Amino acid sequence: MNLSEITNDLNDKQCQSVTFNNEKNALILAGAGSGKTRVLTHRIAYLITQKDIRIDAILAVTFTNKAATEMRERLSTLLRRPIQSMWMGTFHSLAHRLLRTHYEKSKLTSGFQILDAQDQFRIVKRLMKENSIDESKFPIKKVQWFINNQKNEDIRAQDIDPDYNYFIKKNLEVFELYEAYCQENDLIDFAELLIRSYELLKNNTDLLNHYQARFEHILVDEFQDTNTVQYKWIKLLFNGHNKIFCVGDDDQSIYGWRGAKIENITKLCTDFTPIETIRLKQNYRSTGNILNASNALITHNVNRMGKSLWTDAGNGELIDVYEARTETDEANYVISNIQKLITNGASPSDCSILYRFNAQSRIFEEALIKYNIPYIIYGGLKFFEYTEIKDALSYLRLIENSADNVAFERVVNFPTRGIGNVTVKKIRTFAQDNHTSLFQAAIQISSILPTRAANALSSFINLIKQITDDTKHLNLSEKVTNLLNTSGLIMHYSNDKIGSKKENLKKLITITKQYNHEQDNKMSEVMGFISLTSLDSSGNTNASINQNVQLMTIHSAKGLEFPCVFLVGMEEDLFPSRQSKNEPHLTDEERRLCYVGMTRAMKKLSLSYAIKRFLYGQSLYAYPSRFLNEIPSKYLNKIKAKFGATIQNYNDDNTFNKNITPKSDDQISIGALVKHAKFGLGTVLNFEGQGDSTRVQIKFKQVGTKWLINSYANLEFI
DNA sequence: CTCACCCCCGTTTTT
DNA sequence: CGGGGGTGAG
Repeated sequence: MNLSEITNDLNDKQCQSVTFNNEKNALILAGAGSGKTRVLTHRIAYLITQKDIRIDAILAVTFTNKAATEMRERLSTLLRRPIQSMWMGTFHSLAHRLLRTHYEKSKLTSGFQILDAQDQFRIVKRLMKENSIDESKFPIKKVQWFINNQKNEDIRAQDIDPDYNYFIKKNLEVFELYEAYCQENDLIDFAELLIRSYELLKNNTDLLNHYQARFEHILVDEFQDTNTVQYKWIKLLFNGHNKIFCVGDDDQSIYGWRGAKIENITKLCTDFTPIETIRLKQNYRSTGNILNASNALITHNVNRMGKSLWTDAGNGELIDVYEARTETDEANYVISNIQKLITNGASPSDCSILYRFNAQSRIFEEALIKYNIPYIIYGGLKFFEYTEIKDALSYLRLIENSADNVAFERVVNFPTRGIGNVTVKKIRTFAQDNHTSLFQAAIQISSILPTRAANALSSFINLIKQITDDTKHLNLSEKVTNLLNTSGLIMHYSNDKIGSKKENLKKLITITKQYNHEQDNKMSEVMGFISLTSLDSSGNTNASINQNVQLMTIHSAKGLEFPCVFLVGMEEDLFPSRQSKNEPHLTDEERRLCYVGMTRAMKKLSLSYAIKRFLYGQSLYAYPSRFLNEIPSKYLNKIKAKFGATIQNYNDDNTFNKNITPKSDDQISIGALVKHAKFGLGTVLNFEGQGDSTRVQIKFKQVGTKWLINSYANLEFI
């Protein structure tokens, strides 16, 4: 492969980054839409084909599985060969790989399990209960947060001073209990994956030397999102001979609340010398107005590394800013505009609605249903986090490893089989006293239980033994199929009214069929699959967006782009959120979030806010977001809902915006009052077409909103 | 053990 | 407002 194939369609700066001098480290400050993934993949291709770097000598780190998969695919296409063996993945999956390979040196057994946030929560909760720590004074979520935060900062329980204050003392108490429990049960949570693999390298010089020598090139994506341990991990692997190539954008750091350290990106410049910084400032995504408005907004932040994006794409349309009366008005505005875009030929999937937090989606969902526009809402639970899926996986885990106590706890009485809390407590105590697993304890304790409990318990034990024996020689998907039936899970979920749970279990079987196990990683097929479900909980086989309007939080929109973006809820106390507004560094992060949201848009951007919003069971008045004032008016097209100057006069039935859709016919006009023989009185919301085929959308007082053909409807215009 | 009711609380969540 | 979890009766 020759150089031109790699640099062909790159601009000067991208090309400079890709073919960067092999003898230095690099920090690529890549603005939104400047082609950062492309630079990263082409850089790797360049190293392999032009510098004869072996695939094994490259370590590439991303933050999401999606990004890793995408990069792997792109690179494989570019090189025209598979790159399976390459160390390319998320921090967590790479850390996991290290721990699996060197589990003895990490004080683990080969069967250690990954604990997800839910499992972690359950354990913390139980430990607090058992040790009478008052949940009302120390909410479980907060304690869990405390523990993870410490670990993300590379702080172990023994590093904390118990006498610092009462709060620390109590949190530390749980922290220690939790750590002991995890060590005892071979459990690793997400933060532990990172800190433990970091300690593994730190405490084993020979290992460290090996990996330092092996990884001649280390490439990191989204560097602004690294936390303290991740930074230290990278720094540890750097020995001065190998080269670091980092891509990031300080303006898009939106995970500070989770431990990400935006300053890592500046620390990089002093810790990894010699280093050169290259700025990618040409944006290939958005129109001039969108980009300039975003640039103007972000200049209100302090301590930026500084970079102003430009485009040669022309100004495009102005950004609409809509002042709605209420959240309903806002939703109607947004959805009617989407309707209009679709009528003009856009696909629903070209449109996205972005909001600050998930609860805001509902009102838009209702409006989309009303307009009969297909949509998809991202967020909430991931596939492998559904209860029914976790139940099934717990059976799988228990069958693979009878010592898996977390799995045992979950399914011992599910589906219910008469094993109550009392019995489970006895099993726990027995297991603890005899240093054995819950499953072994259950076997041994049977004889000293009341008959009913003993019978119930032995039927469970037999069930597990039976599935284990029956499926011993079966492959993964056959195992899962068998266990779903034998355990009674399928039966149990057959009663599910909506039926989606049973569907999900079937989908699980499909996913297990598609799972292709890599032999090289020392795990059994089942173990490999279980690890995958923890590390990539999306369960996406081939997530197709189809023809749906996309609704999601701004956080989950990072890295995506859409022709049309509706950024909603632009109100003080909502965005920026109430808890951020008085803390400058938090407000800055909110502003970056707003910047991320705006720069998702390619052609059309609409910002909106409601003067009055119904939230948490009460109506509140709000001011427009400060961010709106930080965007110069010249980029904006300000629109207000008319119909009377005061809110009291406002009639929800007339929500529709005369001023926004200024079309009218001789006869029909938006907002007009009509009467229908059957449906009664209503208001015209919208209409399309001409003459006899004109379709009119009417919101009727009694029967809701309908589209009617004007020539058949016999409407009486009042 | 299970169901029903009541009370509480309410950002963002790549792993 | 509404979902989740905790509690107490059957």
